[in-house]
Amino acid sequence: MLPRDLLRNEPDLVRAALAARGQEGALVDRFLALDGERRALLVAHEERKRERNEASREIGRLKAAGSDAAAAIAAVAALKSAIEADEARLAGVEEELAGVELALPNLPHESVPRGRDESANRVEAVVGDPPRFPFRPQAHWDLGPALGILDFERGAKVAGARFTAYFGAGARLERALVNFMLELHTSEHGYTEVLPPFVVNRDSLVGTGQLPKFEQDLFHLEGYPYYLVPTAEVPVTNLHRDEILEESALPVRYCAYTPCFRSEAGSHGRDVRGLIRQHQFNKVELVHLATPETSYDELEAMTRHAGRVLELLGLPYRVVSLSTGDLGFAAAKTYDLEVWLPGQEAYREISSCSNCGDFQARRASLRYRPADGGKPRLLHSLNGSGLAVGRTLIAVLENYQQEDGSIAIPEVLRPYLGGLERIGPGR
RNA sequence: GGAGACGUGGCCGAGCGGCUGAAGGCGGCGGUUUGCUAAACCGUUAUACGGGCUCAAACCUGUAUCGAGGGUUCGAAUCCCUCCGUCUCCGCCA
Repeated sequence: MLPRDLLRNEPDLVRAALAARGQEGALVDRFLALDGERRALLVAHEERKRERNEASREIGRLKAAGSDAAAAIAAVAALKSAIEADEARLAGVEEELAGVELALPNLPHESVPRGRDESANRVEAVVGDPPRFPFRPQAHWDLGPALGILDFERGAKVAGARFTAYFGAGARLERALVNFMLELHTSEHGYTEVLPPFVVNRDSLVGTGQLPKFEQDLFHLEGYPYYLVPTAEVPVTNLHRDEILEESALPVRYCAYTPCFRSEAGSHGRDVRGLIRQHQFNKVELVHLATPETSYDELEAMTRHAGRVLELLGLPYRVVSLSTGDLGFAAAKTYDLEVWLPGQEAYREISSCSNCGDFQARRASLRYRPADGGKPRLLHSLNGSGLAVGRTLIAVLENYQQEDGSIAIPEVLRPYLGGLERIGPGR
């Protein structure tokens, strides 16, 4: 959500920010109308309630004194019905207002490159060189099945399209990557590991911004008020929903492994081969909660922490600052990490690190008490992949493939695989 | 799944349907006293949304909030209903 004061006082600024995202400003006008209506109703309504409260106190006094209060009670009847009518109107306006507020996306940070789509994204850094192969490198969807470690057909059989079964060294490699990432972030980067629920309720999804707008992207458990997590960002960021943290406890830095479940509605036909776009994938997520003064430093730190995973794995990548038109709903600024995939001869997203500013904090009521003891202030929340595990496995397979179709295991992963140095045919 | 108990402020804990935003205690903050520390004493101590004043804040004021949502009532922390959560016992279960 955006601050109401900002919408009231600087609507043009918000319209301009929406335009930079490629959106119309109609919601701003709707907000202004509803907000004005709400305040007018509220003033009248609260005045009537004040009168009623006063009258009720008087009735109490009369009764206590043993007098007859019947006349006084009769006099309040009109007030009572007016209050009930007000309440209904006010509830209607507030419901619609909440809908508008929850539908407005975050404002892009001033440092974000302006542009209508990903073509305006800015490459901030390129790390490592794409490997040169003395043979034609294969894609992971050929390498994996040939080695017997990825089975797309059987994944589809037991669940459906966009589900995959891992076998043998493939399953072990995925697990090794999860452990390697968690170990790096907890032991070297100072994160606190969290193992959250893999399902969440509606309040949590509203808190981080997936609801009410993006219901169609989620898997909902029929008959239960639960959704499968689309990312650990949801349960982890909501851990401190409706809380006030002490400033001395900041910044909070959590890392969490979870599977992620996404319906991928609207992406039919895109990335249909291989592991790139699955309904279920594993991810190690990073979440920071910080003061407004430090959140952009935190974003740089988080992005470095995610990049460090790729560096230690020896995978070439680049850092991209998303343009205003490519930014996610809740993000004020986002860096994508894109890993080089030889099978596609392209950089593909493997991490997305965002500072959401106070946008999620306002929805989820994430606050902190300043060290000087002043009023609670909204936190800034950040989240980033550190990293998407399935896509990391793709990158390892494709970048470390040998001419015979086997896979060399990156040095840093070998301790997690019992010293395994290479994945050859035969699982 | 069956039976029962309970959800009050940062914490503990009172609260006959009316003057209870809520006693008391602890903790926190400010102060007095005091070689220092401690103790004692005095005061203070929620949040949200509006209105007034203001450049803004402070401040003044209203409404709401005693798990959540409905209901009864002139009036609900107190009565009724539903839901959520916690605890105990039985059953089942990894």
